[in-house]
Amino acid sequence: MGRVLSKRNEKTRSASTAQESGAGVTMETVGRIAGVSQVTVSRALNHPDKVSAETLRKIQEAIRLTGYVPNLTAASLASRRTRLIAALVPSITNIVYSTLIQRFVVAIRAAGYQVLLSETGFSQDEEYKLVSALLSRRPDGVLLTGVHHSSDCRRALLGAQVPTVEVWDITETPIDVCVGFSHTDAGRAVADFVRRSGYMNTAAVAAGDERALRRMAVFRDTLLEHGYKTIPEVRLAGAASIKCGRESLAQLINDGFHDGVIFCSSDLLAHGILIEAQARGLSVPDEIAVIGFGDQDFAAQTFPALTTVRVDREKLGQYAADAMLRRLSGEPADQRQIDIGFDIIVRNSA
Amino acid sequence: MGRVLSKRNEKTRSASTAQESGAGVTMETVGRIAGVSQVTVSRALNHPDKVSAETLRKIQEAIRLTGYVPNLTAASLASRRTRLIAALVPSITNIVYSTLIQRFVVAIRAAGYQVLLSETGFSQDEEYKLVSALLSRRPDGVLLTGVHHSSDCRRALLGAQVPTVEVWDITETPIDVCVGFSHTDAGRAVADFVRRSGYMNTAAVAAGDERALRRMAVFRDTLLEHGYKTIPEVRLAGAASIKCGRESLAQLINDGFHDGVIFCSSDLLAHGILIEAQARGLSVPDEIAVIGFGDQDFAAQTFPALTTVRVDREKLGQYAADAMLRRLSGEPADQRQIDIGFDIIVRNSA
DNA sequence: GTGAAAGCGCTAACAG
DNA sequence: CTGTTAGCGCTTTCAC
Repeated sequence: MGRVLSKRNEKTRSASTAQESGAGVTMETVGRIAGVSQVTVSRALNHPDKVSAETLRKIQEAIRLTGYVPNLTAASLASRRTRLIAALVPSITNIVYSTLIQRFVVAIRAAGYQVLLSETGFSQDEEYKLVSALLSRRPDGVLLTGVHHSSDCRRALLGAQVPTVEVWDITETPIDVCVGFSHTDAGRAVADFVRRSGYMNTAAVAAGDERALRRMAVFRDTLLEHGYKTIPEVRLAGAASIKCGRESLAQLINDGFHDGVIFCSSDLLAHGILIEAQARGLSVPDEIAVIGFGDQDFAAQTFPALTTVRVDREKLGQYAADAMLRRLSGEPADQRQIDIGFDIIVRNSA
Repeated sequence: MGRVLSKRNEKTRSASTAQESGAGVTMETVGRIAGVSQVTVSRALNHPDKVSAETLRKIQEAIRLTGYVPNLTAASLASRRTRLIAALVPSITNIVYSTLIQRFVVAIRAAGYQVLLSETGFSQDEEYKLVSALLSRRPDGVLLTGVHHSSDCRRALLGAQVPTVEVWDITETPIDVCVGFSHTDAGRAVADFVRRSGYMNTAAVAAGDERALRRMAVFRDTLLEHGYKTIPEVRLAGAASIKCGRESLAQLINDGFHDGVIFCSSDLLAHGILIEAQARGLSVPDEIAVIGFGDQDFAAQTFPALTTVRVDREKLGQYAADAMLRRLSGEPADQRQIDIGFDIIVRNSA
């Protein structure tokens, strides 16, 4: 088994002879110690079944001895697969997105991929910048939030020919595949619930993401169609919070709103309204009724418990991962639109 | 400017002639179109000041034309710098960690690095597995939560000789640098506050992370030293939540606790206790007083507003990023321990 | 089952 | 200012 070492090997040899610990150890080093070539080490790691048991043992021993850590950067370059999935969410501090991501990551990691997570801050501009930057890492797939992106962003993704999954919303024209639910349907469903429940006064509070505004618009239009009079709206810039919720109720009351139901774009906002109502000694749902959105963990725990719209975020994460994995394994995107629906959960706040 | 194309170039040429859009375009392609060599394209991108204005223009034009996207995988391999920072947090859905990360990421990105975020689920084992996997990506730096890690984990990090910053806690013996505050001091400070406020009955509720338990233990021991009798404790497995908080109060009351103050390991738990007290018609802070931990956004918004321990998570994230950047730029870790302290914020719940 | 050769796309000296 | 040369550490044929 005469081994011919190239100049490169020579260099590696002297370096590793000097210090054989962790950093600087390559497959070459491991191979030399195990008495095999570098390629065989690569095989032992990637296709252990194609290496004899004895060789495998020697290699594992050498790896242990040297503290060898594979270099995925080199592997990625050579194989043209990074095993990296880029994921973009509007905000990582918003639990609504992070639970989805959590589920997504678990499923994706199980398949041997790592997730490169970034937040767009609800900005399409920022989203595009991130996509550009991330594509430089040559991710094997991209996860996007929502179906509204800048045309530059769409073009970049299409040009990169990278499997792309859009979550949280559905559209007839996804970049690749989308998994979500219809925000239009959701707004209408809440309006119908409000009508059936016999509320005559209604108001809406929405934090400024596009999907929330769409729900609110449909909610309003549906009620107007059914003869409701003006429906006061509060639109919040930035992220939703309990504080915003409290302030919104204060504002609505100030504007003369009373004895009605308020549809919020998130449970957090609804919770804030509940707290403000409590602070003002208003009884819920008799004087002020509240409907949230999302059915977060705490929704069943507030007092009174929150009536809200449940979106199964875990399911969303899982389905998104499934869709991604399907695309990653080369399956064509036959089903380009996956609707996971939503449910109105009636508790005690409305 | 006679250009000699190697076999490799030949191949690239034919490929790109066939389809000049986005994927498959390399610096070689761009260079050929701009009439310069591949290296010059590299320079134009990395050191534009070392390239003539005219050449730069031609290259930019070629980049636009081809939709060239740099390949950072190749750049990383060649330069031995990935511009990737690995960050490990116990949970991404816990806002306490995500706000810190948010700040950290902003500062780190501004310096041209990307963050590879993973969650350990509060498990040292999982942490080690992640560190192993992540080191394969050759991150330029690693951010860890807490200062307690498995010895394997420590060894791997030390062996990889990668700048490491530990946040949320401090110790005399960090892997590299640590940024945080003393949980021991915090537990003692709350105990002192409770004594000074004249509460005679106290209890503690903690979710099961090691730091929370440490705070609770010191809180209890300090009070015992000062003649307090037994202090009921509730230890929760898993993540803290409003639900856990509600259940904890129910359990404490069930065990005979009344007319005293409860120290919680998180604001979420405290909020749950507030809600449960409300549901039971117990007045806060007269019948049940509550102290939280963290001073999250909603702490000032609960009713009554929560007395809690403020930890400046944004500062933590910023300082962690600063420390990381300092190490990244090769500065020695002269100050290995950075204490950002904490404050007790007295509101109305205790 | 194992090895040699040829890159992956880029950066890092070193010339000129 | 620009080009040549030599890798970075690994995977991928293709032989044997």
